[in-house]
Amino acid sequence: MNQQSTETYALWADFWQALSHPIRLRVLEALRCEGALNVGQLVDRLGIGQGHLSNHLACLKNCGLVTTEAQGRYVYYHLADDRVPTLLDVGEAIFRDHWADVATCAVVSQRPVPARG
Amino acid sequence: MNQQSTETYALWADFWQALSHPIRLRVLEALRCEGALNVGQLVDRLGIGQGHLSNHLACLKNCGLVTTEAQGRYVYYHLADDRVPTLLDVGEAIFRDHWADVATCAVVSQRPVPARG
DNA sequence: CTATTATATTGTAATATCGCAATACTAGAG
DNA sequence: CTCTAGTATTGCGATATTACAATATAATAG
Repeated sequence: MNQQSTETYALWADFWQALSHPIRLRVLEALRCEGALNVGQLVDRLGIGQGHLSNHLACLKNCGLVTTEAQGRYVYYHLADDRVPTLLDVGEAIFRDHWADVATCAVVSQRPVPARG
Repeated sequence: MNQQSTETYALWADFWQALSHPIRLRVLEALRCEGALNVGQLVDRLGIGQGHLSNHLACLKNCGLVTTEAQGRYVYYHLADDRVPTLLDVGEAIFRDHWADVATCAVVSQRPVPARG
């Protein structure tokens, strides 16, 4: 990915954004623990609205982090491949060493910093 | 990270968000290629305003992806450790297999999908 | 066919991020 | 001290994302 086009970096940023939401991370962890779950099962585990979850699932699927398998009326989601847990593990390792600093990160600029604690 | 608190997932999401911006990705790639660069050198390479870049650098630093070393009036940035290039490589590998789908991803819901092409 | 269940999509108000300009802070030279 | 160069922070309009409710689509049973 050395010195790619601005366009490519924009797409790559969109890919990472799939990981940048608590609900999407919880979906990935649930799938990692349980293997495969359909939408209704995920709604139960996460306790959020079905339509809302479905939007997040579409995002994860488009970004190649999960795949789906239709079984009758049910659609089962599972992690796309072994690289996904690897990605989560490496990210978590770095995060664990810096979670206190992340808490103070106004992501890019002026989010009123407290707001979280 | 199995079944952590909602609070923890929110912070973890903020960590991933550090990777979710074209400028921040370009900074990481530049540092990977060149080892260490100060702010002025990064301004030259990226062609963006100094204040704007500085905000992005603060984000990367808070999230543990880069560290800094002050030398006189200059502040040199470099990748935090070897896990960072690993993270970028794994993410890029997945991304490369799905970039066409990512392009159609309205991240979570209704971004007017074209807008990019 | 109709009714029912499972999942996906859309509209939009609330909220968060981005990009830029202006300004403040810090270290060194003289 | 003052001056200058390098870096960090702040304010705010523009834009993008999120959460929720409503609605649409798909598959199966009867």
